[in-house]
Amino acid sequence: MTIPSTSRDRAGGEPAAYDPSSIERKWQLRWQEEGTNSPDLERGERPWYQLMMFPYPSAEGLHIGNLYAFTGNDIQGRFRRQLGHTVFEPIGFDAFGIHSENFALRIGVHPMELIPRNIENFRRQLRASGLMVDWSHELSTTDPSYYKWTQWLFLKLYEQGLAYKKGAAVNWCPSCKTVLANEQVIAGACERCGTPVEQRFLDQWFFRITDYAARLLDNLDWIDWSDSTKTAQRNWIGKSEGAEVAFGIGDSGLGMAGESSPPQSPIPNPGIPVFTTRPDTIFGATYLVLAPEHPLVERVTTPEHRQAVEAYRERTAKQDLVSRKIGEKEKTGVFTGAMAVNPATGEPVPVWIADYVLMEYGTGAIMAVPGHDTRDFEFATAFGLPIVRVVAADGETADTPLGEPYMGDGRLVNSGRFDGLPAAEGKRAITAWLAERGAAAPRVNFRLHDWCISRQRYWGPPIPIIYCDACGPVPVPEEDLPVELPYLEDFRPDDTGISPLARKEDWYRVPCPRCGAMARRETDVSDTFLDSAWYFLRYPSSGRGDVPFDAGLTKRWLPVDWYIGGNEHAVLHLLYTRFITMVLHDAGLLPFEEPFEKFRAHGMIIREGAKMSKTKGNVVNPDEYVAQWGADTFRTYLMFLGPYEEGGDFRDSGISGVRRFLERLWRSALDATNRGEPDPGVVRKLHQTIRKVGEDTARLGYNTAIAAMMEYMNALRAGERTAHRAEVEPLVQLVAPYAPHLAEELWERLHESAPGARAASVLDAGWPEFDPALAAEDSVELVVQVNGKLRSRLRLPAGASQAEAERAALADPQVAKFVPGPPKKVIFVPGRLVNIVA
RNA sequence: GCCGGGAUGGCGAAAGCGGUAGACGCAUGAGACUUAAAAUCUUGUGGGGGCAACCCCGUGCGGGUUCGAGUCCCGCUCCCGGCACCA
Repeated sequence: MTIPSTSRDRAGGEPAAYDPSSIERKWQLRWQEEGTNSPDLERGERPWYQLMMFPYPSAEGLHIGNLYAFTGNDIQGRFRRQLGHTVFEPIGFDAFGIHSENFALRIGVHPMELIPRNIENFRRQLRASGLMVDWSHELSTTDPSYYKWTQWLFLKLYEQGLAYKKGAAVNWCPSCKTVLANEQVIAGACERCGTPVEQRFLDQWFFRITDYAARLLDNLDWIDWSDSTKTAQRNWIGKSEGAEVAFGIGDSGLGMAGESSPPQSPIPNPGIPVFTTRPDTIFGATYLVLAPEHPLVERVTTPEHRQAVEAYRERTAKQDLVSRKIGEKEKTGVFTGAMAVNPATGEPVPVWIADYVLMEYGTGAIMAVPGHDTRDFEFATAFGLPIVRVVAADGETADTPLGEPYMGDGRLVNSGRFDGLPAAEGKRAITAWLAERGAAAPRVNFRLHDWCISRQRYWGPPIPIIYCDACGPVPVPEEDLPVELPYLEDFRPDDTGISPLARKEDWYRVPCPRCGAMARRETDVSDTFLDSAWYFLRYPSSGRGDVPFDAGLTKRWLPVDWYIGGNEHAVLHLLYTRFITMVLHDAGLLPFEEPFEKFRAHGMIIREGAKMSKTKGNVVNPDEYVAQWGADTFRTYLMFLGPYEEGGDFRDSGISGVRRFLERLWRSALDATNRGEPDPGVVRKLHQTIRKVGEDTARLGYNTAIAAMMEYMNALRAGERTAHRAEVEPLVQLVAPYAPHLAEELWERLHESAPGARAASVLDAGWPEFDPALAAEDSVELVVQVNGKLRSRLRLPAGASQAEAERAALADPQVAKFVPGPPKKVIFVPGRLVNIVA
């Protein structure tokens, strides 16, 4: 094996061969020894916080997808550093959660042993890949010194009235006797045993993220995220504008059920309030549907229908949450016997219950307009309910039959005094008309639900609440944090459906912090998404025991300059993180309310056209590739596969090309001469390359940046010439973000003037200066078209005028033979083309 | 069903605003070096026709706008990702 650095035969013989393994080991060690990647967070100039989504440390080790994400992020960090920023690129481990817990259960190793082992393996792999990570700020969410502050965060939300407890449904497998996450329910059955899943009601903690729905939506207008991510968030928040409309309860004998209706209704006497986005269609509302669990159902149901209603409610309650929400199934429901009054028509309409109406959305009740809504149409058809047309498209009349629901635009019909109005206008007019009569109010609704953070599991931070018979729920005093997760030999969820922590009496029995009487800890733990909703705040201040995040460091380093991560987190993680940041901002703890000013999602790596999976056996193990090709080659190859934001197709056959490129660079740099002058043509290409690589790297166009460097390499070597040092040195700087070890080694060798003296890291060598004058071409190739068809090419001086270009074009016999007479018209695009319309 | 993103050579891909389609790389043909092979270097390679210079066709499909369309507009097909009865 070649020894790096000193092996160059200074007598002028063959330079040392490129040996990535020794070079990479050398530089990884050097970076560690010299703290190259640990910036001075207190004093560093022009701070740049380059953040990547931290990994879950799985037992399988670093996944190629992780490495793809981190490499792209690292390149950006290194690039910004070369541009003169002090770059902070931290990493940590998102090690709590059901994923780790299930894995630990499967292999029978306790997560408290498993996780540190996995983390150790991840560290090794991450170091080997040459990331510019500041290891001095590493964190793990499972560390009590971290989750102490996760619990503190819960208390802050609790103080602000943003954490509350309510009964909510969970998926329950009656055979395994355990709570299941939604993703463990496959087609309505338990993924492990196939038993149909039921729903159970448990008391759970929620965060009021819905209070922030409007702000979470509005801020999307100005933060610098890709449109697709913003759209995903907008859809998730799901703003709908419409009206809440009161349907009076008529013939049921219960009168207007004022006291039993939802208390927040904006309408004084709401009867049965419904939410609709189409108040314009109210004249076609021929029946109402309540969610089966709607509180009004009991009051409204008539005695003769009670039995059927009860049976239906029981049946839906048994259904699991997942399959109830999956559409495309037969509509079911029963009549309650009650009649309500349509406030627009004054007609009585029957009140039904059906599971296609969801209690969590709107008022849990709808007015059904079967003529203009697919689901209502299906239901009305199944149960023989009347279908009335109230919107007519051009060419249709009030009597045109409806073979299917019509959702398009049109004019109102069968709508009394509103007949003839365009539907959009009718929406405003009818809402105003109903509002005047106290039967409606404009209302905005969001799809977003409050965030359920309770998990009836073991592997998470215990929720810091103590229940006291006398005082009720009491928050754990801040000075008692962390509430440490105890070691539980058996942490398997059991048939009680409550957390395994409820089996450890000596842990959960504690005195009430308020009155001192014997009380009981909350035994649920919190959602992993809470751990990851604030980790970026902790990084700069990691190690501080007295505060979650230091005010000065936070002001200096946050918000994050650029966040890069996977699209799978485009919705939940990013939304929760934004929410938590807003809450802390409102509490006066943060000077900003958006955590990530710039976010981009990287694409996915597939292999030979197919998704990687263990069952297919086509998973790429990064270790093998790094060992065989070197980290620099592997990194550069990953980025060369395709556009970073779109992902790419990993093929073993493609790596060699990247390796060849690095080998050529190695040889050209070590052979470069100081004698003579650099070639002006090469220098021009160099400056064009400097511009392209800089621009492309800045916008994550890594694949084309690499292609541009390869192109320059080809120009550099054309005609087997020996490159001038001034031609090669800037290329070493350009390649440094991509192949950092190679760049360091070459930089050092190129600057080995004084024996023994160490050259500064290439990271601190800056980014080559782009000179437009040197990049300018003095002649251009003009394309000549006749009627838009390419006929010839001309080489003309760069500033050639239209007249000159036209004359030259017509003089060209290749062109002339397609132009019979004088041209009708000539289009000239300076520097690009002449098009003659003959 | 809805929302996003795609479809370009044998393959991965590239083409700021509509202006040379296929940069860069893989694979592959030929050649140089070599006793030979590997490595390296040179060179060809979208399809069809022609001895040639050249000509015709070509960016999923069908229309359109334009001097000019991979790019814009209308209507489809298929693939990938996400959401899923949200009134």
